[in-house]
Amino acid sequence: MLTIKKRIAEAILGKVLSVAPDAALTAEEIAGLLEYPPDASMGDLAFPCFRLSKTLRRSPVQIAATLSEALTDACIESAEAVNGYLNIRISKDYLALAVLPEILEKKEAYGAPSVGQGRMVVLDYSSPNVAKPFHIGHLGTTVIGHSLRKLHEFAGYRCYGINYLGDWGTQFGKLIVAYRKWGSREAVIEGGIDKLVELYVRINNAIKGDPEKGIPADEALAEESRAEFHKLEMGDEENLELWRWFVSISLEEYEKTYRQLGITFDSYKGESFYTDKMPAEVQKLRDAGLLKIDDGASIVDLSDYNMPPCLILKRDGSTLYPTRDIAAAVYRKAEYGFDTAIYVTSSQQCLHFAQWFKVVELMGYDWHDQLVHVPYGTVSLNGAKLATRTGNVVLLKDLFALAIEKVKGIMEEKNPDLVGRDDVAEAVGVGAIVFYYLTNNRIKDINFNLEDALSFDGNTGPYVQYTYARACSVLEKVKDEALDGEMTVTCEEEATLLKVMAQYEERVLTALRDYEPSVITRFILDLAVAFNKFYHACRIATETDGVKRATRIRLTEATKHVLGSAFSLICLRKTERV
RNA sequence: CUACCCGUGGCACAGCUGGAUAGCGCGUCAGACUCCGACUCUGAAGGUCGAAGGUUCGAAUCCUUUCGGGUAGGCCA
Repeated sequence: MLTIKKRIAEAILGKVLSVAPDAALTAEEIAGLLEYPPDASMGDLAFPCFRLSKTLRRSPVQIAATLSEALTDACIESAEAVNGYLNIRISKDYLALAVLPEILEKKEAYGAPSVGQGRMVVLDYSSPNVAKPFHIGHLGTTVIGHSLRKLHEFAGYRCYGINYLGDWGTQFGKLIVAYRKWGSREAVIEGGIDKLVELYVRINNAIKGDPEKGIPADEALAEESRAEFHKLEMGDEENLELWRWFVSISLEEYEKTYRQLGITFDSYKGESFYTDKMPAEVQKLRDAGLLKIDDGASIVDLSDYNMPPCLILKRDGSTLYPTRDIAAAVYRKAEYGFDTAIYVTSSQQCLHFAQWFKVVELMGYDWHDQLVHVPYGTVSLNGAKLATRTGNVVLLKDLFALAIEKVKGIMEEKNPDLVGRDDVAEAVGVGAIVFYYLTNNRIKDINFNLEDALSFDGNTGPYVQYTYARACSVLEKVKDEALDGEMTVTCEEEATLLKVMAQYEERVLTALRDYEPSVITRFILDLAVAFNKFYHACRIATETDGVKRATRIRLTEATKHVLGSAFSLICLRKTERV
């Protein structure tokens, strides 16, 4: 559609210049003004003439009327002036002879913008905390992050995905103490991450105590944990070994989930990796005179920027969250030379990112404006906050298992002869969850309703995957046939389907601009709807007219390419059969 | 208290670089299988976009105020 808009813009510009030779207007500006009419019956594209009325000193109605006269281009079927709008209808021949062949030629590369050529982007996402449960609260960063990665790759960016594991901090002191006190090698080997989580929860409860039950807080246990973490920091071999073991157990578990989602990372450098890189940045801050001692802690005052101060060092001199993020950013800039660094985290961390981004700027790093925080809304479960303590939490692996089970149940009933059923059930089950999550704007809080997430009716993952399978099924029937070489678009459903596909690149660019995967999800829905309407209105494989049949089969093939391409942008697996 | 985010039909959401009768899904009601996979398709009812001002030829979209909900705010991450 970008090509079409450009052609129409040039035709309009030519017209404008013929009446007003001195009009300061470019084809790009006109293309930017072109919009989609609210109702398809008005046309495919509209040019509002209101803004031109000032420079041309004529009424919009007159301008539209003038422009509509003999506006010609290969892609224009008709141009009609209505209430100050120039409504343009795209030529069916152009759709059949230019758009469709382009999709068939480029296949899944169709619609790929080239804005990322020669550019590099680092994405920081997923980043679970070791030995803490990997639950549906982590779905956002994981799925949005990976989708942004795919979008950038599609646009030609070189990408580097980092899983910034929460693998350092006093929680490991706690875990080590708990392990020695209540755990055992055998129990952890058998129970895996669940056992680690259990130990972690247990020691936290012991430290906090329970006033209601009259159990006092255990300060000694807290002190012991701090001491063990201190030993770990000092390089105590025994503790280090335990730590490595805990990390690897957790990673193994996470990778199972990542595999189901088809997600891989280029790096698992976690917080621990940056511990020795912080002192240099702290020194730099000190040298620049940015550090201020306040109540014993070292802070960077940000009151000039209407923000609370950013804490760099605790009273005891140890580092904090922002310190590590700054050091990590400096390292990544030097190591990867990114043009953009994207951080996908919950919107609860907005202030934190705004603060340390500002500190990086104050430190004089000229790449501070290449740092981008992509926040997403808070996830609650069935209306209540997620909380490990109250048990209102669903692990990602359990959620996926639930969805897969449900799909299997349906398949047993509807398609019992399907080969590779387990694999397909996983693709559809996991896909349902991913699609449900990525349907809405990322910034909105989401109440994760299990019933809705596992619903397969309407705008859902199974609906679009079913549509994909249906297209594949038609193509399977005709795969070895020679088709008529001619193509012609004869009905509205065919034309609409092509017009939707022609919008793909624009939608990809919007998704990139806004860091918003849901733009792609919505596009997939639009395309699935258009294809299903086409499918019902037109015979495809059973059509007797040779040219029509060839066109429709190719239309189906094109849909398969574009749908498949868009699926991969939102971590949705392609299902040839369902 | 301060800052940021959200507030669109019964429910859950699109649309928000201002533009023509505000869209989709679920649910409700009424239809379509001698037809390539009915997890599909067609149609109906239902909202004036939290509220009030303002800017504009034109506002769900921009500005101000206000109400409701959420999040964050020094030694956790």
